[in-house]
Amino acid sequence: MKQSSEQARRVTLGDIAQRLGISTASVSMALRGNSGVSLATRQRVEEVAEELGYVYDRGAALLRTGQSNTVGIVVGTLSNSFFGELVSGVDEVIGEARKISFLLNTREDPDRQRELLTRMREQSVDGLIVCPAPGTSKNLLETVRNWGIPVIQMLRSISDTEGDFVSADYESGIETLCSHLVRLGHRRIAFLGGDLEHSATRQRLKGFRAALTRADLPADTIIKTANTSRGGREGAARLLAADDPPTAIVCFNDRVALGAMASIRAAGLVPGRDVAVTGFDNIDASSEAYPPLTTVETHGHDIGREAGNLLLRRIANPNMASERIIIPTRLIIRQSCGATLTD
Amino acid sequence: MKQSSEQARRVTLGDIAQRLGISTASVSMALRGNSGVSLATRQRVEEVAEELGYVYDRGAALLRTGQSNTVGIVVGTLSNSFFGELVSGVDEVIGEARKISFLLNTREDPDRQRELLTRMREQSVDGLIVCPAPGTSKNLLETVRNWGIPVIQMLRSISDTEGDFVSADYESGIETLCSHLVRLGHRRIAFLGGDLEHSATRQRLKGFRAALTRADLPADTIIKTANTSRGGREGAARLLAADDPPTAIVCFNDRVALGAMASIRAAGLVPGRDVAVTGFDNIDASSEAYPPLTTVETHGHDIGREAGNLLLRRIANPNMASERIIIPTRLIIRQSCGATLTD
DNA sequence: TTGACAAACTTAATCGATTAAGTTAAAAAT
DNA sequence: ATTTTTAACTTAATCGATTAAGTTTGTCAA
Repeated sequence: MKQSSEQARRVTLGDIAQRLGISTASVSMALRGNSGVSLATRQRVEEVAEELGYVYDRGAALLRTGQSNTVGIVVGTLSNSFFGELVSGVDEVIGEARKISFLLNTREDPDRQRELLTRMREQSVDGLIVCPAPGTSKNLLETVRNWGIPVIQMLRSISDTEGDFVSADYESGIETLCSHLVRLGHRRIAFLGGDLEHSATRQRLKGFRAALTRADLPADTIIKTANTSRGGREGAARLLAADDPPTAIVCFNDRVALGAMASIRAAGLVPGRDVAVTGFDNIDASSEAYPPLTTVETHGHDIGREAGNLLLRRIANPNMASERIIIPTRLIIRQSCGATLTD
Repeated sequence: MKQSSEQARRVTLGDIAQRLGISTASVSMALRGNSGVSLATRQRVEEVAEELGYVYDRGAALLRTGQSNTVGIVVGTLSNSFFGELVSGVDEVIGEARKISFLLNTREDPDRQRELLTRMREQSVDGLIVCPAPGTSKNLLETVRNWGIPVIQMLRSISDTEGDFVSADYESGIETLCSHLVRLGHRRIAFLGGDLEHSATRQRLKGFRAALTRADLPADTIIKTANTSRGGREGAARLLAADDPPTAIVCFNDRVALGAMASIRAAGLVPGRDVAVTGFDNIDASSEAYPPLTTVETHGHDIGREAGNLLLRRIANPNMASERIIIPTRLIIRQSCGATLTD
């Protein structure tokens, strides 16, 4: 483990081979644990490797084998803590497979996304997990697959039927949530957030409309704002200023909902008592909010793990049929949607 | 841009050269924009490259040049949204320099961290940004530097004096915050969180003690819990159960503070009125909390950018003197620390 | 008209690990 | 005693881009 401080040339398989008077082929096989070398030789190789401070050169191995043992994770936002959950889930299973991850931030820009995917191709990643930016062209993922790179879509899907896909069940999650609001007696229910046009938005709106239509309620109060707390704040203000404001606001996600609650308070009303608010994702902050936020749990960590596992399967077997894994959600009823509040 | 669907051999510089009847050297120079090729040749090379669907092979280039154009970002948690801020800041400047990032999660485990750093060495990254796990041995970063890999420490620092380092000014941030609490009349002030032993914890405790000592107050009520909302909840419960509970709780970060507020409410008290609570970092959720959380803004995105820029400078000039960049913080006074609350 | 010089190329070595296709020697089978 | 088989190696080609060190051609100055 001694580090020579000289800026010496890198130690290679050849150096070990020379020292032991054997061929580089034997050294390579020994270090990789391949059969074809005696135990004695293997041990001597390992000793000398340690002694000389040998470092495996993955660049060289990549050139020869074409296997980089890296994957790319392509997302649109990093600052939402939900993405942290996803990425840490992916990283867990990918790490167990001795691969490491590039993390790429599209900032929801399809042009940037295209550049980044090209870059991933140049890097010869073994596979990609992509949360496609809105406006991603229909055939982009097909193109990437033609490059020979397996792709898993996460959370958002370009086509409703094709390609590997892992997501939460947004549609039924929202539907269950809205039905709950209807049961509580709400008749004017608005949807807030979802300015980005992608499948995860469409799914939620579909669930929203389904539940309200079934209850013979109008499902046309939809305010499209950014999926941020600021978006929630501004959108809620607009809703409250209407002639006939809604009694319940279904928000795109928890961030939006927290913003909406702040806005309701600023208007002198009490969220949960005067206006019901719901979120989506169940990020940490939602249980700590006051009132605690009714929301739908989506298990970001599990989604990440599933996506990682699916990618590993797809890499191992490029020809298997495509899988679409929809992870069930769970309604979490807290006080932001109508429990009586004491203060 | 047509993709041939055959699983054809990869297109190389040699293919372009052959097609044009020139050498691979010329093609390489042409594509890299080097001098030594005529404009006419360059254009023809670009056309043919496009036509054949040439893809730059970074693995091959890496083997030859030793330049991978990648960096590693090593952190201990991904789920805290503050890390998302940091990473997105780093990614911005690293991306501008046409490099991409590996994201590595130590899970605060020094053994895992060592493995990951070895892996980074095998990948020949151009540099590393590390938020060292607690228990990182004194000489680990020195070892990495001996490998010839530039390292920037972010948020936490192994040595108080050596090595490149970018962080927020935790010490003075907490000190200013505590002085504010003293000015509001608080006399029993507790510290909550900070179970991990690293410099960012020490800095905060130092600021805490300095402010309280200056005011002739005891600075010995320190509850070490995990830096999570759960840690905050449990720690606050213990504090409130004491004979002589504190009137103000200074929390390690916003997550802890949000948990503490939930706990205070569960005890039938009102945070901000009955017990003051403060956070640190100013994550989104803290302004939306109720009552909004008094905290210290640490500009995670800027810290990330500074760290990225410092790394780029260090890579460009390995021998420059080490820099320690401490980014000022800003006290943000909201209602969780004693403004009168109406409900 | 000659030589100097630059521009536009080419040749060939190189980076370090992997692996298909041999080779050798010893053990096992007949 | 001869053949077959196996284990333990070695040889040498290969992956694809880069670049130092030439070579050729053409331009310009003296």
